[in-house]
Amino acid sequence: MDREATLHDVAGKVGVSPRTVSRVVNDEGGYSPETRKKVLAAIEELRYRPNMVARALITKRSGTVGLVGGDMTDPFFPALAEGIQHRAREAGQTMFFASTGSDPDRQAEVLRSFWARAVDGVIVFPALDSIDQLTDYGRRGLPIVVVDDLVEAPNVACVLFDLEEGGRLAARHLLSAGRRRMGVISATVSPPRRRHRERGFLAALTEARGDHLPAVTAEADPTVRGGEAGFAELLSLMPDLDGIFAYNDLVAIGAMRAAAASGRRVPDDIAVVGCDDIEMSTYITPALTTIRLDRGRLSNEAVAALGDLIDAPAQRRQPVVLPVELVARESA
Amino acid sequence: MDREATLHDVAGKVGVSPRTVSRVVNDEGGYSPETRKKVLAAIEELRYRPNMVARALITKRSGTVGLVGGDMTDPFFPALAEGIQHRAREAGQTMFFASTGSDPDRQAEVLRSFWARAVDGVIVFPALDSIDQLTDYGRRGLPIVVVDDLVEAPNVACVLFDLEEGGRLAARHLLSAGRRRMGVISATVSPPRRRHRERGFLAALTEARGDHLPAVTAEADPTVRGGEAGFAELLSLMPDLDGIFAYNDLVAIGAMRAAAASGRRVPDDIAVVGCDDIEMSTYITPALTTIRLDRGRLSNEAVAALGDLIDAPAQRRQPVVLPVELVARESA
DNA sequence: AACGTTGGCGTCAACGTTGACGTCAACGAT
DNA sequence: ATCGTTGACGTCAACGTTGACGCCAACGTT
Repeated sequence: MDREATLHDVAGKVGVSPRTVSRVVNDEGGYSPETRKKVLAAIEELRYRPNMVARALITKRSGTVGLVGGDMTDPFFPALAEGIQHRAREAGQTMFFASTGSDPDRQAEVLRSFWARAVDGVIVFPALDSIDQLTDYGRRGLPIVVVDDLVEAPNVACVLFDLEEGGRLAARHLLSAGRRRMGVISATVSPPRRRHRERGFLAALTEARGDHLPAVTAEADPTVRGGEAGFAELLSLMPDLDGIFAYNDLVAIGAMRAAAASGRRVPDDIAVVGCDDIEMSTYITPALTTIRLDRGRLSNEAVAALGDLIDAPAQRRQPVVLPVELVARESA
Repeated sequence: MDREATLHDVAGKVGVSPRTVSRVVNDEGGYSPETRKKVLAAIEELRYRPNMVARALITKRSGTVGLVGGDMTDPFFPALAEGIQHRAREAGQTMFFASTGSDPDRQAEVLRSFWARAVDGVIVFPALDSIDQLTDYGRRGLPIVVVDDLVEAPNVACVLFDLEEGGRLAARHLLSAGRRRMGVISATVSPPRRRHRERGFLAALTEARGDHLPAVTAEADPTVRGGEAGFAELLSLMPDLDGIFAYNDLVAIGAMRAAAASGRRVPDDIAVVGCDDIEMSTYITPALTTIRLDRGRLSNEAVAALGDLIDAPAQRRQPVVLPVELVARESA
């Protein structure tokens, strides 16, 4: 449990100045091959590791990125976080993680904490009504990648799925299966300005049939339980409902459970389309028809965008919009 | 995008020394109430936030903890990570996260990175054959909480579930349901020394019936796909299998899918018991009978143990063993 | 009146790096 | 012979904070 070796120790051992050791460590050049070899040997022997804290203090770069998520227990999230941490690690970055429960106050706290720890940038799944917060940090110089929302500000880039298209795909699929009495279950944590999937869905309905097609809407938590409640709400608005587009797969699963509990068969009596394509969706019965969001792709794009932002803060960037596809399984 | 305010700036504004401001910030005492008030006002006005990096450099305490997991996409993990990050945040700590895929080299890399960043401690789901690595870091002074394994070393505490009891519960449940021809699916990522659930299961079988009861074992990845493969392997060893105890719920789900695909009914022809009790297990059909591991409890205990270790490194600690229970649903 | 104690500060150095700049010898060009 | 250039270092300060210690006035004690 003896003290960690420092540049100074290595320098002493080799008989050069710490500055030279630092040059070798950082591949800066400005030393002879022999010196380099001796320094490397001493580093090995003393098991020297650069102290990132000291380095961060002076360079203002900590080699860390923050991931600010809503809730890790949403099964959509882990694969994403895994992908992001993977990519970040490849880039030599270590990842901070914190979740906010979509609460802007908690998000503020998290960002403060990350900022005080000199993260090089953050990837954020924004909490409700927190855009000002994000633009503020962007202006103060923090590179931010916002997922699933559009924010215009310095140092802010956006990556999102084309959920409006997702909604359209869902609508067309249900229509082509002969469904005419539709319900949509939205999420309470998703503010109106972010309801692209709902907009797309409704728009496609109107497009196809004029505005004669009835459609009802419910709001619920983005969970299985929420889906059950949402189904009940839809049913009370339209008892002969025959098609549902759910905010995400968990909600869809909840809706299917509630449908089964009420004696209705899926997809015979009611067809259900989800969104996300989480693993579970293939394992339940009936297997869920859903809008697939490619999480690996999102991870890559988010990390890449953050890298760009960190390396060249000045440039303006276009939002990255990722395509979606419908995966037809059994539920619709 | 002007520079962040520092102790110096605040001090200048109030007309005291930075040291005094520091005292106020840290509630050290040694200042008059009026000074305190003025300093606080200046802090507010300048939006001063202590620079954790500088603080960490001198105090050797960064206010961060690391979480080293195997794989976040294992559905058992997220709730745990969420719980841990929640608790850590309550204690004013920020969480680093990295996953290793159970690869000791990646784990080594992760620990190096955390160590260089001066984490105050780590919670580790150990990779295969990585005990030496962990004891080494423990000796070098890093507080470590090891989950699900027993490691004796300075600065290392252990938290685990009573999986041997879990195995026994599963065995008794299957026996009492009249099953006699049993199979166990183990995980490749779980080394022999950590196979408590299998030991408990087999022990309970022998106990109940002497060693007349046949039982076969397969090994697989701890995933749904692995469960499917494991089922096939078991079946090739014992075609008239009627009871399965799976490494975890994902494996159990895989086994059930393979069973269904082979025309067998669950639980009529084959009963399946899983382990973990992930959310999905209640949503699939048939709902999975499983050994429930209380993840919230594990999070709490792990964070608490780490806190103890950080505050009082000297003390020896007993491993914390958490109870498990069997949840009987439809699959067995 | 002299003395210790206490409260309320300030000073200085240190934590381990790196940025900016300086030095000095060797070398090639003129 | 002189000069500029280059390579290979070293020196010093700074990053923002806290630990160790020092100082001085006010106060109570003897």
